[in-house]
Amino acid sequence: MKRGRKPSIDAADITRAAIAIADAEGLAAVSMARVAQELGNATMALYRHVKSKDELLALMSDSAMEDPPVLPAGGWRERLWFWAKAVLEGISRHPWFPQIPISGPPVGPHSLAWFDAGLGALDGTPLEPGEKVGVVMGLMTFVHGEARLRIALTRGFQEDPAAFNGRYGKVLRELVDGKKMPALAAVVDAGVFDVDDLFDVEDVAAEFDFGLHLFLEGVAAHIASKGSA
Amino acid sequence: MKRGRKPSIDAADITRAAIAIADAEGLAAVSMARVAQELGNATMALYRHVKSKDELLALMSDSAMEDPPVLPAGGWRERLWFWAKAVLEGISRHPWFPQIPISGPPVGPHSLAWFDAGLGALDGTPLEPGEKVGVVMGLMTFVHGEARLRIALTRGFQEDPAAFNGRYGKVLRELVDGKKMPALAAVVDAGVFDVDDLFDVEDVAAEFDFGLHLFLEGVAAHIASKGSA
DNA sequence: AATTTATGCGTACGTCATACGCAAAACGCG
DNA sequence: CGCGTTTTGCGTATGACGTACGCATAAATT
Repeated sequence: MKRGRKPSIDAADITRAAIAIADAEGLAAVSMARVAQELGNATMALYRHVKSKDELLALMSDSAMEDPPVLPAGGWRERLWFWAKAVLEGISRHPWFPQIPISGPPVGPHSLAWFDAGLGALDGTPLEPGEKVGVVMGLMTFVHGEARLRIALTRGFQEDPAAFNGRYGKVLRELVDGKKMPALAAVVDAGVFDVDDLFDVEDVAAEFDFGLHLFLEGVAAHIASKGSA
Repeated sequence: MKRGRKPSIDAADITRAAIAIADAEGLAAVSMARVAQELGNATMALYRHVKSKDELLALMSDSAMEDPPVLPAGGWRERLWFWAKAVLEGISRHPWFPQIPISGPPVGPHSLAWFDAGLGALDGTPLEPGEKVGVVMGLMTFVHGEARLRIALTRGFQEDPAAFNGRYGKVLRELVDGKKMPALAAVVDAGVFDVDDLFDVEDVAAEFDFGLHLFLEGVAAHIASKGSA
């Protein structure tokens, strides 16, 4: 048997508790003291299992994305589309996820599992291994970025709906000088930002789908160009 | 004339000083006290010109991306490529940029100018206004995300080169179970991560270019499908 | 029971953002 | 020139935070 006092908690417990707090009250509410309190331990007890708060954040970051789903049968395109949507959904369940600073290349078990799932969606395509990695990494950063934006806007809208409803178009009309920014003025005048509710769930989802569509269209074009080479 | 004591500094001065500190020592070094010291004022003096630190961060965020370049003549593709590279370069000059939390839709003058420049690259294409916005926003989030990743990895590499040089491939070989993650194991075995220096400048740039290429390929395909519709 | 070895945690320190209230300066008016 | 008004400058104080340090405590070995 092992000597010494038995640990009352381990790093996984701490990570779980921290994630629960972040889900409920935001990442800012996650302090070492708060996490310890939630676990019924003293603040400094956590440092026996976690080197620093940064390390805790890294652990949270990996466990946040639970497990990737099993991809449906079908072509690479349907599978990659499904994968990207799953990534977005996974992040949406933990809106604090994009706030955590990137500490390095993916090494956590969950991150790697998602990476594998994305690569698996490209099985059967004529892409080189390096190209598959490029496609999945590129798509991943796109989805992460989109999620980050979406979460920030959603939060802003929830905090002050009046400031967002339809106002963005008006604000832009005031700010945008047609001489200096003709292209922007054109789309503003076309009414692109004049929806009743700019951050309507459907609108944001459509925006994401369009970007995803473009990216996959690009992958398809690249695959086609390989086939004919 | 205006009554009362003359302001010794204004919000722009504060923003400039904060950016200088962030450029030199990172965003973490930007505290209200530090900024005030740099300006020769007391800490609390800053609050006369800036409501809170969050507001200061928002100001920094907008002024970080100086002014967009004039796009070269040519087709939309060359122009958009140039634009995306310029965005990446602009961010690279202020590596702390992606760490600033998004506070809302773009309203700052610089952000809007970049937005306009991106839209301007699509002048002459048959895209609807809403589609142009989708393309530029999508590309923007892709570039931002890629920059974020790149900066984080570069920093990690600079701090501890030994831990990164060629090691990532080895680490993955140990971590990746071929049964559970066949697709990832395949690319690892193919040696994709076995470069001498994973974060060689050229490698990272090539990765970015490939993702950018895919996205633009997608835009081209979308435009082509419109033309034939 | 004594020793070893790991964990639990109370205390203390330095840093941070910022609320509050008064001091200091620059103006208009007499 | 002096007085009152108005605006900026800032000293002090508060509470929250991450975490270094060292001792108390409990479990297993001897």
